[in-house]
Amino acid sequence: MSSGEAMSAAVSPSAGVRLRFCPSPTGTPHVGLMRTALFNWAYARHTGGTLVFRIEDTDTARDSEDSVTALLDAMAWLGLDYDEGPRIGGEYGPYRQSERRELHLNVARRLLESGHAYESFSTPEEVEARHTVAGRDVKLGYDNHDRDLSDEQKQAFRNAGREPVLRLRMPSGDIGFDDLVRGKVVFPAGAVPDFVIVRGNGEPLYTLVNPVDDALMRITHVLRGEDLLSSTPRQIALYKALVDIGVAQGVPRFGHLPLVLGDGNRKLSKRAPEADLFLHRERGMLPEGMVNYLSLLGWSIAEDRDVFDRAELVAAFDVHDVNPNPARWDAKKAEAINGDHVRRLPPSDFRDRLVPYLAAAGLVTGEPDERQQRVLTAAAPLVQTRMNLLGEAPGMLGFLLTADDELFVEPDALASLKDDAEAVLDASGTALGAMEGWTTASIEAALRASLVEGMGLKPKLAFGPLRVAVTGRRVSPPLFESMEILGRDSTLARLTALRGRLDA
RNA sequence: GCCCCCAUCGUCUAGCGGCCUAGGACACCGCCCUUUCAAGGCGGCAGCGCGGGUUCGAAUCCCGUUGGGGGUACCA
Repeated sequence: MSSGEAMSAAVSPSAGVRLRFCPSPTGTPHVGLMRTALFNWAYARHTGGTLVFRIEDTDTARDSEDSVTALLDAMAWLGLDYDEGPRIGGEYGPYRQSERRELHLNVARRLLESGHAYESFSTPEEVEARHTVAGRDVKLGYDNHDRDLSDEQKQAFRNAGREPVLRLRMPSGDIGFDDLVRGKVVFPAGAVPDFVIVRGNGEPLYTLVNPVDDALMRITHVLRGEDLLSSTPRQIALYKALVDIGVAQGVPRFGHLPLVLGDGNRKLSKRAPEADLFLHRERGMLPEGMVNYLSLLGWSIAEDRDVFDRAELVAAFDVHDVNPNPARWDAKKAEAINGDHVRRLPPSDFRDRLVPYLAAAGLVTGEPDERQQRVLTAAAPLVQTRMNLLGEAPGMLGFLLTADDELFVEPDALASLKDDAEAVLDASGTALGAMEGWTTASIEAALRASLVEGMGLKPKLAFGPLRVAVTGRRVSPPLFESMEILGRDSTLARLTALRGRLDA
């Protein structure tokens, strides 16, 4: 898809970019998370750079192996391949954070030895008490009190049984950077206190480990959610320390992607159903549709177009074009975009993709038999313009994959029948039983002759009862085509069955 | 409280000083097509939060304001 020569025009300015996607494996993949993955992937592919996939599995309480599998599944489904990471390895492994502990501990030690980090013994209560005494707001956070503790003071704390945390010494000046999507961002000096990088029990924290791994993996561009924007000054400070001790070669560029909002202007909650990527898959979102819609959250490909494929995304995507304002998840639009992709599928491809959804509903076997295959091939084109979500297939095609005597006639379909239904059914049965051949065109001709011309009915009224008899519904795929697929015997049997119900 | 980010139709967005009586898409409403429903075609409704500047000229630049959001942990 992205052959070298096709991409080369866009590559040259930023060749050598290394991006990363580094989720922690907690729970089921969130659409916001996957949007972040998508943008990292798209930018990597656009620039001809490298996408590193790293699993941040250091929170043993919340992490699970199932979640790792789910993440891999999600990326594969969306078609987001990575160049370095778990399972495929790479030059800067291991790519599971839990296996990098020694590296982290080693960096922490060097940070302490070089003076960039220091041991801090203050408890939150003590910090608060000092704020109160000084008449400061207690919400100010850590007051950098332990920066210059003497060896004697530290020893005294240790003797009292205290375990120090390690804090990074924040530089004194303002910290600013040029955000890839927001431009210049400056945090005033003193806005960020010295933060903890290693716990009292010796466990390194995310605040240390994430930038250290980025540095070690030579990441050049960090594209992540806006929720991490305010942690950037801390990371930059840490990075500078890492450069100083020779762990990092430079500070990466940062780009903060707009948040994905749910209802009520809040970040789309992990528990919201529409946040669950796999739920969308179960409902019948196509990966093509999901990729397309996800990329529309904060980005656009052109002034007058919003349906495109993966290759077009890669060719056009640039972080600099990402819009900084938050985007709201719009289920209707997602489905509409998906519908466009449904319509774009080659008929046979569309038909094949229907199978899992029909199988889940018990309408076909996982490997459809010959008859089912025949029905699907004939029926798929009838419904391709009628669905946005593949999950609508069972409802639309069920009547074609159900035995005549098991056809469920919906109550409202039954209720829609008028007094002339019996006469229509009788006349249709006669006409269809007597006609030559069995094609959509001949069925239509026979029925029109009998009902429209013969009985003087309006087409709309004439075919209603037949639709109910054959499909069990008021709304269905085109009637004559459906009858052809079903065959004469089934069609007549269904007409007779409904006639029988009306008698009773 | 403090710090940071954001601000164009209901929603997603285009717009990066004159091409804007602001364009597209979703949703919604009509009409056409039509065996139902879709798809498709045509049309409609609807927006630059407010106040100051800068400029010959501002949706576009600056300041303020208001409103939203995020962060402020020995979570990630």
